[in-house]
Amino acid sequence: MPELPEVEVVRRGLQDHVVGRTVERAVLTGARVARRHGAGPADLAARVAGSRVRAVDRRGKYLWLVLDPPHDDPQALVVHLGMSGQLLVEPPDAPREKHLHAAFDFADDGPQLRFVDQRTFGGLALAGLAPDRHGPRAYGIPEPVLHIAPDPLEPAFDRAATVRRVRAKDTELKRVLLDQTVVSGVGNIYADEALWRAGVHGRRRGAALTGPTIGRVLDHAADVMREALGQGGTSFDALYVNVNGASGYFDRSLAAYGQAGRPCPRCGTAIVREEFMNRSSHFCPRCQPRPRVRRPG
DNA sequence: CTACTGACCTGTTTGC
DNA sequence: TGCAAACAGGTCAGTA
Repeated sequence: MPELPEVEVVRRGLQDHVVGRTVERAVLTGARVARRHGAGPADLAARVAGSRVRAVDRRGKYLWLVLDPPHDDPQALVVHLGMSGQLLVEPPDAPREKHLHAAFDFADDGPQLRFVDQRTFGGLALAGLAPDRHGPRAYGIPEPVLHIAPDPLEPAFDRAATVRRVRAKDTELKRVLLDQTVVSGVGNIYADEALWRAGVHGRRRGAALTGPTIGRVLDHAADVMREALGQGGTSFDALYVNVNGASGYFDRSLAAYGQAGRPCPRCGTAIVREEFMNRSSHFCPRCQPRPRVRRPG
């Protein structure tokens, strides 16, 4: 599932393959892929045509192409991969994918950029760029991304401020880690891994934890995502791939996520899976003791 | 305002 | 064998 490391792998691929090129034509299939673009898919396609790709930027799991339209200010083509979205760079005559939702042709007649998404939780939108309130940024932040907090791997990330925000939350720590307005880029996989590394149970409440403990969890989240990025990301199947269609290898390094019943790499106790927020949580019952007091609900 | 839930999707796996 | 249910989960609209 694309979380920060996987999205960053895609961003780097796009940086290598589309920056400096000019979009000649965009074809969007169906309305759903552009549901976050108010004016609809035809408008998006029309307004992208003729634009030069100046840069590819990212915050958390959001990715955007900074576009230079011929006679207008720069704008952003915002892409979210959702759970199963892929951005692929392929020859224009490559076979059409079953779940192809958008294709971008370039004026140089080189490889196409395609958006493929089996479940269509992801999508595309065109938006204006605004200054980032968290710090200087070359091209600013797209309006639909302004509510997303900095991720732990970017310079604007304020560790102390994030610790304070987590402590101010009257809710469980894992829920806060997944809240993209507090810290972005962390999804279910890296939340479980960070909590395991820190030896903290995700059901402990932010307000009940010490600042140093929360800081440790955040540091582990940054570490594990950095390591995953070094391995090309995590993937369990062909759903997550880089722009060339290749998978990452970090799934071989997971200690907790998806490891139910397997021994904890630190103490040997069997990893437990339980339902949390209508998803799965994985933890070591010995290294990550449950909170002793649980509130009702 | 905050905390929390359900809906959106579809291919694959599991269970009867 | 066949069908249904469970599962994967990021985001946001809507509710309390």
